[in-house]
Amino acid sequence: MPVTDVAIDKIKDMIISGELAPGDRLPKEAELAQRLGLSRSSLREAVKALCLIRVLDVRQGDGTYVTSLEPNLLLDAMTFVVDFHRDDTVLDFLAVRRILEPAATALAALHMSDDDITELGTLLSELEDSPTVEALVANDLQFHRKIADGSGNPVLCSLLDSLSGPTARARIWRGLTQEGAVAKTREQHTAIYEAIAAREPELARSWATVHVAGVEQWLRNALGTADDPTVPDSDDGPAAAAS
Amino acid sequence: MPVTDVAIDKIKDMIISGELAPGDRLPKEAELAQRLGLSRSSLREAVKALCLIRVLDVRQGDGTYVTSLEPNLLLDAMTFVVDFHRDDTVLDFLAVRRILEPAATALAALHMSDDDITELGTLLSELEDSPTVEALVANDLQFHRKIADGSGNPVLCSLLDSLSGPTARARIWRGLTQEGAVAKTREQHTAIYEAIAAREPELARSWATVHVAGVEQWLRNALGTADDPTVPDSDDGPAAAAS
DNA sequence: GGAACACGAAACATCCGAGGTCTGTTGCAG
DNA sequence: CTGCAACAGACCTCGGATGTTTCGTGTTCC
Repeated sequence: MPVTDVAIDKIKDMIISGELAPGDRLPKEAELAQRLGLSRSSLREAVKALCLIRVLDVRQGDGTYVTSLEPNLLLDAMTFVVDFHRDDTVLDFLAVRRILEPAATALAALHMSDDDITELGTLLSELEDSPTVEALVANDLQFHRKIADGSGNPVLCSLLDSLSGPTARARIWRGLTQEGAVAKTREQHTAIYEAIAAREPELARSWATVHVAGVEQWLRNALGTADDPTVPDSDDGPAAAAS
Repeated sequence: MPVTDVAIDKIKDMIISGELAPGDRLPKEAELAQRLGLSRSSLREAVKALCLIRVLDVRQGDGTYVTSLEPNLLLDAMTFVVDFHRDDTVLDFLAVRRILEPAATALAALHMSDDDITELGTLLSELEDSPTVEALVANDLQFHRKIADGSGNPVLCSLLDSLSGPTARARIWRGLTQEGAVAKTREQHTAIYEAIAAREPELARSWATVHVAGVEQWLRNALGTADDPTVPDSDDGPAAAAS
């Protein structure tokens, strides 16, 4: 096994064993390299890899630190991974989301604070009457994020966040091609919000299921009938359009 | 932004755009480095990082290749991430698993082939009457893996695989401390198997829920009552003990 | 006395070039 | 045709030199 991989494992072990706690600073490059018995170049490769998955955080001129290691940070790295699956396996990701989203919505109906529910309602009303597709999708992402956050389970929240990325493109495409999708999305969001506000977990769960299943069903048909199942490129997404 | 991070994005884009297809070989280090406008050292850091999340695969003496990029490979990298959450957030991971596992089991009851169901039964009968805790957990992992695989959704399967890792330790601890856990696990596995064999998705789902919820409930109590909620160290795990 | 500024040490960022090791291939001998 | 050995290509590792950024300190000015 390459020395770099050994170093990755060693550092990983140092963290898991508690020798390095979240927020701790690592020894300087030269020192750590000597201690692990490899060159600085190789050590830097290991550090860079652990950096990509948000385990370490290097600050030039300061030092290298262990991140907070909170679930949202680490699972956030999964977004990077999910990015590689845009077209072919979108349906599989969506199917998983269809399992998690209703469960999260039901949990939110139980655990969300009254203040957060109020904010959720504000989010809905902030959307103008005839929004652009991009604005709608951006609002949609925020809406579902707040619900996932309200589930009280950070792991579930981060996971849903990661899964939402790839489906966002699908939604944009849908909004552009399917008549009435905007209005329907709006109705369903309102229904979900009202179910949560009424503290009705089962009703909330059902609406969430309907909501996600709608996207899934539409996408399944679109991919099944289209000759080219590739989602059209629109690299400057919602953020750019909204500004 | 550091040049290494830029390189990571560039390579990522090359793959997403289709310029580099799964299985393709990258240009040699020196060539790619010049093309991306950085030194070989920095490029190697980028490659190493992409290697950790299973996007690239370097073979000494041969070259650097793009992996198959299949969901199981990429999500497998999440296991690495999950490893950092052994103690404090196990319950959150388990809660997510409690959502996914029943759904996967129900899907398996619908989609699993007859042959696979037969193999599932064989797996159960292979376990001796009074297995060691380690053997039981190993068998348990295989059992659930086969069911997840039978759901027909590779993303779901890989996700469950990643989530099972951290709970395995909890199960071992449980097996060691809770009387009757071994027999109960066995009964529940048999029930799940029979429900799948009978093609009863709802029954299978319920049994799976009961199964996971049992572990969750026990762990919740254990963590709640114990002064020190840390799972005891037993670094030489099932694999070492089984050999 | 307090705040803004300037300086210097510390640490990471980047690059370069040399030697080592492994792998796949090629060519020769049996 | 098969098996072995030598070769070339590609990655692995190292160590040092130089540039950049940040933080802490001491000084100066208000």
